[in-house]
Amino acid sequence: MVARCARCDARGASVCAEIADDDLVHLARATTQIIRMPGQLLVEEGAPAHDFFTITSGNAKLFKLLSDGRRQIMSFAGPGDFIGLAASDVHAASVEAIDTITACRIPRTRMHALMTRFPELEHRLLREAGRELSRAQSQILLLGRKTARERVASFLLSHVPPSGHAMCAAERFAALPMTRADIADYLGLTIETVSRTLSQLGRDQVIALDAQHAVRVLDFERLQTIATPGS
Amino acid sequence: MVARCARCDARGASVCAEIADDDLVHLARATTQIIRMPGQLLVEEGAPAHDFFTITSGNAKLFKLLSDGRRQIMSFAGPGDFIGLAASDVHAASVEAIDTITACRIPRTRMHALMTRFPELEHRLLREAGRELSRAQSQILLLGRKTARERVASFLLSHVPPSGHAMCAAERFAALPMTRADIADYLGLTIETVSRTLSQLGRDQVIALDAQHAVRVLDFERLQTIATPGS
DNA sequence: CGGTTTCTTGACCGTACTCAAGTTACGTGG
DNA sequence: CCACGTAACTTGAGTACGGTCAAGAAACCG
Repeated sequence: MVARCARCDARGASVCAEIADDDLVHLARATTQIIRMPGQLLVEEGAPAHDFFTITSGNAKLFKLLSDGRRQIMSFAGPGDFIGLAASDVHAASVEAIDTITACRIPRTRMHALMTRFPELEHRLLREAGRELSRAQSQILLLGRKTARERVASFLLSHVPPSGHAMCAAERFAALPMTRADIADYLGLTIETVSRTLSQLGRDQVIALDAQHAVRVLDFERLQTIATPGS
Repeated sequence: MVARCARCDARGASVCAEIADDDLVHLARATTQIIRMPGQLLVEEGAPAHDFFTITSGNAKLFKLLSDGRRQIMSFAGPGDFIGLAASDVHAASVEAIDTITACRIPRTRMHALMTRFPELEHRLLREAGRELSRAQSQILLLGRKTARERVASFLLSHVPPSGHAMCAAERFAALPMTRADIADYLGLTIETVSRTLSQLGRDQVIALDAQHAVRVLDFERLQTIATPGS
């Protein structure tokens, strides 16, 4: 059973990294593995927050709905991401599988026990929460004050993998596994505006639209200037 | 010195409530009191996050700026509110005094030590972070997907103190200590739109504008319907 | 009481949304 | 491997919601 955690690909990138190899048995005993197919829910907004989750493979989206169908995506989550911090007693957002995902479920009570036993785990969770909060505030700035063009540019930048050599800035790629609808619902725009804005950035030679889900950044600095106007 | 924490008005509402009376000396030793006049900064966005703060009196606003002057207010903070969670190594937002505020500063390292000694404190902080995150996600939904009218209604609702008797719903008051400019920057709107929307809600008999900073809710249920359309 | 700041209201404008048509990509079965 | 059907994306035309600019009223303060 320990082996499950020991050879988990996501462990290094996840909060589980705080548990030493020798203690993995405690982690493995507290968790159960679950699978969700594309479109299935992992968590439903408003449901009692009994469990935390760690995504071990695949990608998911966190979102909230208004009852007339308007949707706002809070964030995208991938391997190693911890889910369930945004809750007091009920989950603040729904979580839906984009592709097939595997995740580890851990009851809050078990997590609490683990944190008592391994204080480093709780420290890590607190740091994680701080980073999440910081990210959320950037998104609040984006949604409240940025134009469509600035939003799309910001989004592209956040999806360009950090390059080892900052100097060879010329060509970078951004993989966009999600659909235009997901991007729109993440940026508080419509599908049409996202599409138009990407096309415009293409015409301006800032990016190249190699394929629907693959963008090549031609002018990284200009993209930064567009994303964060002025500075 | 202990007395400072012992008779702190904000203690009951703050994370400090997790420290038992007998242990207050450890808390008092780690903290220093500071004062900020209206308009002064308590925290500057991007500055190294050396300290946490707890507001003991007065009100403050957390915000981020774009370099061309556009401002987005993240939240308002009052007595008992904990400041500094939204940071990894640097503060994610600036904090500015609205009226005169007093606050307790506690270095991160001292806080860390306290958490190790009083695990309940860390649990509380984690819960606090979860609630903050949940609030941030509601704001993301508001900014990304709600209309001006829905935003203003949501804002008013969140500023109506929870009534003891839910049934006597008829008349409730909302105090709005902040300016229209602050409301606008919080809701991702302009001053003019906030003003117009409040006037409109007044004409619709949903609220009554008693004074510039005092709103009386005439029709609570309708305000809820406007704030969360459909449901 | 005068000066300043805050707020309200009006007229006009522009960005992003809506509606609609057409195109491209993709999966399935023939 | 291609034909077909569906889903995803792009593009265009027209619209509307909220922003901008401007003037005037109300509140605040020394």
